[in-house]
Amino acid sequence: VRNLNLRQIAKHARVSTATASRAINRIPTVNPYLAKRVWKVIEELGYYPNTQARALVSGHSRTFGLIISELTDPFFAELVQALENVAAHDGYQILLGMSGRDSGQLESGIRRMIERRVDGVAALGFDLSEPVIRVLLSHNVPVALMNRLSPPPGVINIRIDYQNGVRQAVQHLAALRHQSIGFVTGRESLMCTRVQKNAFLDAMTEIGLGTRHDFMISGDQSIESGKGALRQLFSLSYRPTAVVCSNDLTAIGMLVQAHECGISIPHQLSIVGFDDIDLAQFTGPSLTTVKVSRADLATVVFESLVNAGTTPASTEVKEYLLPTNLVLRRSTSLAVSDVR
Amino acid sequence: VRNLNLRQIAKHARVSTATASRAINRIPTVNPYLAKRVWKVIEELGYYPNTQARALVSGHSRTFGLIISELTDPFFAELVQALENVAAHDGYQILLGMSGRDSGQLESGIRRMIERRVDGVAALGFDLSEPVIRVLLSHNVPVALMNRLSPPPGVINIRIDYQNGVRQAVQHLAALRHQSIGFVTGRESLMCTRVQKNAFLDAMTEIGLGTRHDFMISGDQSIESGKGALRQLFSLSYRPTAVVCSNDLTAIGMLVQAHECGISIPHQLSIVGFDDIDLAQFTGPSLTTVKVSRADLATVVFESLVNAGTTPASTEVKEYLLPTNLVLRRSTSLAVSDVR
DNA sequence: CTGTTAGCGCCTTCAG
DNA sequence: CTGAAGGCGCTAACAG
Repeated sequence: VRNLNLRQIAKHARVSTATASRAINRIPTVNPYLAKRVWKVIEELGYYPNTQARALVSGHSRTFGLIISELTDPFFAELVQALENVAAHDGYQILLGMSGRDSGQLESGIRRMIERRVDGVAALGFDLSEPVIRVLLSHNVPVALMNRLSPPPGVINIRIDYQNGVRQAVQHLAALRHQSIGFVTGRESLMCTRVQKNAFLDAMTEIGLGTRHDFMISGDQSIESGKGALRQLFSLSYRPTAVVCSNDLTAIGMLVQAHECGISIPHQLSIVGFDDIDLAQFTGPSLTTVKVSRADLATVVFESLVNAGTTPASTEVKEYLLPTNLVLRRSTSLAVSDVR
Repeated sequence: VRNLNLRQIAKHARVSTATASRAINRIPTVNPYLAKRVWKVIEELGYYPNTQARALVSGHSRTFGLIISELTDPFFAELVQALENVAAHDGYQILLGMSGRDSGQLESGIRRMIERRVDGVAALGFDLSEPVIRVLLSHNVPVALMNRLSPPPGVINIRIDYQNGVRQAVQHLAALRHQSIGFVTGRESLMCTRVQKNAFLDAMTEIGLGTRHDFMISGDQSIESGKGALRQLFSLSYRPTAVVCSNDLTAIGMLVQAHECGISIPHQLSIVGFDDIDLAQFTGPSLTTVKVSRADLATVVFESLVNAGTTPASTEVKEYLLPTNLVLRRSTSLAVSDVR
C-alpha cells in the first residue's frame, strides 16, 4: 500500500528534501510559510518519518534497553511502568529484555540491544556481570545499575538508601519497645542483599541491640520464602517479637503464613516490609513498610542515561542516592513482652 | 571508540561486503571457507551488525509493539513476561507502550510505534478504537486484539473462552449445591466485560438457575473493587452463597475485605476467581479460579503476528480461541444453606 | 534561507 | 560462487 518518504513529501510541498527535513525537525531558520506547507502535506498524506533511517544517520535511536529479572515482582512491574512513562514523555522507547535467570538468554538479550544500538541499558533487580558491562561500555552504551556494591568504572550506580531505610524500620520497632528483632534477607547472590543485611546489623548496633544469628533468615524476596521465614521463626524456642523483611513480597508471605497458622499479626509478631508496593495497603493487616519511590527511581534512571549519552563517556562512576520513607500501617504494634 | 561496520569486516576477511553480508545471513551458497574467515573476524573484532540499517533495507524491524493499560495487574505482567520470552526466542524485541488511560498518550505511543516501523502491534487488556486500528492497518502493521466483540476487518482477534470458563465456574458451584450465585464484572467500558457477563447469565440459565439483578456487582478488576463488592454483597438482606469474579484481583479484594470483617471464606461465601495469577495460590484461603494460560496466550499472539507479517494482508478477521481450565483450591465449599 | 549532494550500514540485483 | 554498484529514508555539510 502506501509507504511515504521524505522525498514524496518534499515533492508534494514543492520544496527540497532538505527543507522538508528541516521543517519536520522544527529548525527555526526555515521560512514559516514553507514550513506550514510541509506540515500540511504531512498531515494530509499521513506521513510518519522513519525512525530507523533517522537513527542510522544521527547515531541515536532514542531507545533504552531494560534488563529485568522478574516482571512478576510488583516492585519491578511498577518501576517499569514508571520508567515507560518518563521515557514516553520525552519520545524515548523502552526495549524489554528479561534475563530469566538464564545466562545464555541474558547474553543474547544484551547482544540484541547492542545490535539495535540502544542509547543506554538499565539493569534492575539483577547483577550484570563485569564482562557484560564491559562489552556494553566498549560499544559506548551507558549502563545504569541498581545498588551495585563496587561498581565497575564508567557505570551509573543508583543506590537506594538502604542504610537509612532499614534504620528507619529498626528505630520504629525499637520505639515500640521491641528488643529482639529479626531480619529476612533477599537472595544471597545479589549484592543489595549484603547491603541491606549490613544496614540492619549497623542499625541494631547503633541502638545497642544485639542480634542473634538465628534471627537472620535468608530468603529470596518471594512470597513463598516469606512463608518459610515465618515457619522458621516460629520453630525457634526463643523468638523475636518483630521482624524486618527485605521486601514487601516476603512480608506478605509471612502475613499469609501467619493467617494459616492462626498467628495474630501484629500482636504476636510485628512485621515491617520494604518497597511499599501497591499491594501493601491491601493486605490484612495492612503493611508497615519502607517506601522507595518508583517514580523518583525511574526519573533518576532515565535522566542519568540521557545525560550519559550527551556527555563524553568517562571512567568515573556516577552515584545517585535515593531516599526512603517509613510508611506506618497496621502490621506493627507495641511489644507486650517477649514471646517464647 | 570503535564502531565497526560491514565494510571493515569484509576488508579484514579479504572478501567483498556482499560476501560478508551473505556469510552473516548464513546464505548456503557462500564458500564455507570464506564464511568461516568472515565469522572469525567478526568474533575477534566484536562486530555487532546494525539492526537499524538492516531494517531500513529489509523493511522488517523484528520488533513488536505492545500496548498495555496496567502492567501492575499481575495477569498482564505475567503475560508480558511470557510474550517477551517467546519473542526473544525468535530474535524479536518487544517495544513497550503503556496507554495509561490517557488517549493523548496512547496516540503518541502508536505514532512512535509506526515511526519505528514495528512489524505488528498487540493491544492487550485495552480496547483500541477503530480509527487507531485503521491507522495501524493502513500502514501495514498487523494488529492483534484480545476479546474484541465485533473486530474490525483485517485484525487478529484472540478470544479467551469466557463462555466455557465461566460455565466451568458456575457448574462447579452448582455441583456444590449453590443456588444463588453472584458475579462481579470488570470495567463497564471494556468489551470483554460484556462477554463475561453474558457468559455468566447463559451458564446460569443453562442449569435452570435465575439470577437476581442485585447479585450482579459491577467492579473494575482491582483489589479495591473486590473489597467494595464484598461490602455491597453483605449489605443485601438476601445474599448469594457464592460469587464468581471477573478476575483474580477482584477475588483477592473480596478475600481481604472478608478477613477484615470477620467473614469466613469459604463457609459464609464461596469465591471463584478468573485468570489464575501466581498470587492466587498464596492467598488465605487459596483461590479456586479459572486458569487462562499466559504461555499459550503469548504464543498465539506472537505467532499470529509473525504470520500476519509474512502472508498478504487480508480484510478478513483471524480468530483464535483460547481454552480455560478450572483450578480447584480452597475458596469454595459446599453450600450449607442460604444465608440471610 | 534553500537546494544539491554525499553518505549512515546494510542488502540485493546483476554481471563476471 | 563472488564482487561491484545502487538504493533503503534521512540528515548535514556545503554551495548558491
